Amino acid sequence: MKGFSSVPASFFCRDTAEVARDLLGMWLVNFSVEGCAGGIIVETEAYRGAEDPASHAYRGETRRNRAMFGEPGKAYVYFIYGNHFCLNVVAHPPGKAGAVLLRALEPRIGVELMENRRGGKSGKELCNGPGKLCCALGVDRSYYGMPFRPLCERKGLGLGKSGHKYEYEIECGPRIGIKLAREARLRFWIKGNPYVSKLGRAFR
DNA sequence: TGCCTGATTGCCT
DNA sequence: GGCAATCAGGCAA
Repeated sequence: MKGFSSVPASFFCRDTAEVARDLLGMWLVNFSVEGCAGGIIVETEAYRGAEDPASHAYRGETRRNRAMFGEPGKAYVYFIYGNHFCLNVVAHPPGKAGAVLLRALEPRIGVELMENRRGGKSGKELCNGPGKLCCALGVDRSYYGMPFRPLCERKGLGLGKSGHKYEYEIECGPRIGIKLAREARLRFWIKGNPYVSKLGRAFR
């Protein structure tokens, strides 16, 4: 992929909230055997470790959340509500734990493939929610621990910045569905972007 | 071992 | 706006 710059490993070795904010506007593409599908990240949430009671990592390391304690820049995928997967990017300073939940994407590549995976849904309904995003991209448990690679490798999960100028404003607010630590404004989204999840826009 | 809850979605009214 | 689907993790017994 021309015109895209890769992300250095150090990008993910910072405070989780900073990474969550900086991931907005970046491209996420899944290069699978079915084809490539992806778009621009428009909504994220940050989850820290021992200091964040809303985080999976709060109670210490388990088999499920092991990735959150591991090497930054890899995928943390979990299954929830019996039907859905959520895709996270592991990101935290050295010696800590944390991950950024990818909540919504503006579809740009492989739209037809994503529509098929989403059972005929299209447009905003494709990726405006963490479960929908995983479904559209074809991400499941087998992606657990997979590294995010430069887009130019065209393999697995690709992440990078577009050289194309993309103007946007960032807004933040409390995380969705979280009762604990609501005062922490750890959800970030691109202001006015129609692909942000509905719940996302409801709060301010 | 069993019960309860949840970082969700989609269908039904 | 309400609620069922459906299962892994956490916690009590």
